[in-house]
Amino acid sequence: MPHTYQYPRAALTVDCVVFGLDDSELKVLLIERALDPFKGKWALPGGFVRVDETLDDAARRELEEEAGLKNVFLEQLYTFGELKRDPRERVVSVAYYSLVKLAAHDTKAATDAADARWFPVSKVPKLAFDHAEILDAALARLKGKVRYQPIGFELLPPKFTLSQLQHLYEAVLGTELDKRNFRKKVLGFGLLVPLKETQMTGRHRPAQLFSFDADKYEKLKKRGFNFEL
Amino acid sequence: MPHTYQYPRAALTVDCVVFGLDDSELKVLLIERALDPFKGKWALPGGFVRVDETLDDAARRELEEEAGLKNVFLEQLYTFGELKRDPRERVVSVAYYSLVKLAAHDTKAATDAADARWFPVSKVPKLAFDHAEILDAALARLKGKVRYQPIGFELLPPKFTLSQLQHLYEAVLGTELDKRNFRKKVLGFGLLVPLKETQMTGRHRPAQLFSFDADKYEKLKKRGFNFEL
DNA sequence: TTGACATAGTGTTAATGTAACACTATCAAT
DNA sequence: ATTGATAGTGTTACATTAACACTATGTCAA
Repeated sequence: MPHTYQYPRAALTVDCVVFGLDDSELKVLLIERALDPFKGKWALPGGFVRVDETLDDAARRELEEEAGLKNVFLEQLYTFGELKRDPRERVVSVAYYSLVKLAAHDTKAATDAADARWFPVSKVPKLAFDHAEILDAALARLKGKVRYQPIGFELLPPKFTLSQLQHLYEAVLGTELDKRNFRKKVLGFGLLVPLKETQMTGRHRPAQLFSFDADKYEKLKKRGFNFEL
Repeated sequence: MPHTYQYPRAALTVDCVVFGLDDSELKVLLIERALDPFKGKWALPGGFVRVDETLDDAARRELEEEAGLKNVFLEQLYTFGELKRDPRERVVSVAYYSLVKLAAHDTKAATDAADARWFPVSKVPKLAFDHAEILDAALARLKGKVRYQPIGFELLPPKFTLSQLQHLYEAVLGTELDKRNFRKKVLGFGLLVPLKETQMTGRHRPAQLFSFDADKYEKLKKRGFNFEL
């Protein structure tokens, strides 16, 4: 007869830090809580993990239920397990984070939550629970990550210009980059294939369009290749 | 009345990947399971999290109960939440990792486990549950971490030679380093204070002893200083 | 005492990578 | 034809990294 553990258990939740880029500013997705505790306060989307779903699945499900977001690529961040995180009872939360393009996931309507909105990371309101701490951790991780992995390409349309790509990096890192150095570097990886088309956006010189060579990226990554920006 | 979550809950455990250095080789601490499932198999030390202890506390407690290790500095690694990790029931495990010096924590006697032993990382036996996967993740993280944080100093005695420090790094990274470049780099950080003493170990030239300036390290770290090796 | 051995300690150089810098090109609109 | 707006392009000084070999100082044994 298999032994099972019978003592009181902590509840398990997931929380998602979804960063959004709208070509200029880095934003975070927050929901307004519909229920107590912290009713009416802003918080990260998230909720309880079911016994028959993985953590990743739970995070994806909650994101869809509370903010209408689907097909988001989530990455695990950290697990928060302090005793008094939740005033109701002991709750351990596995935090996830992600970076999406805002145009595609425009301010979706909330379903479980009272409201869901994108806030510029520089202007987030006071958050429920320990969510401010989680957000800080996610931001630090994102900045670190973006420097050595070409995370940005998935956020852009299949065809994009180097300027778009650069703006994306600038928004995430919160700094300005030198155009020539940036182009030299990213082209040097050999992962961008120039297309025959150009993009005309307004009354100025059209820009060369590129696409991202995902296959080549996967191969190089397996060999431990280093894509440090 | 506060709402509490009443659905069936996953069990929460912690698992610890403790790496040990004995001046030459990198080892891992494993325990032999005393109970089913996987009775008699080798596994990472770990166990259930109690409702009234944090994750960090649980990891520390289990390490002491199962392997007699105390005062280990643990860092959270990743949380593993696949559905069939444990054949008994749904178990989510928060993994921790650490690096200790072996001399100080010599093969302690096990209490909860049948046995506890250090295995060279190149010779670990087949492990219970998904612990092989956890170990791989920890090893990758350790290698990444050691390159940009002076993690090694806590593992050495308060007074140590540069050769000792270099051997430590070589063992963790699994590569050889150039002596002169290594010395130049680590001394360049200004975190090592040369002592007036030397160390005499055998029939050869005595080596200069250093100590680690922890205060200075903390200050520089706060300013976002980069200690990349 | 002297020679063998074992580890400590020490600088230079070539190659590479990074960061700073300004001007020309091409389109649309007027 | 001029203006406005963004695209696109090289060079150089500087910093970092990687490769490389010899001398110094102690013990021990002959």
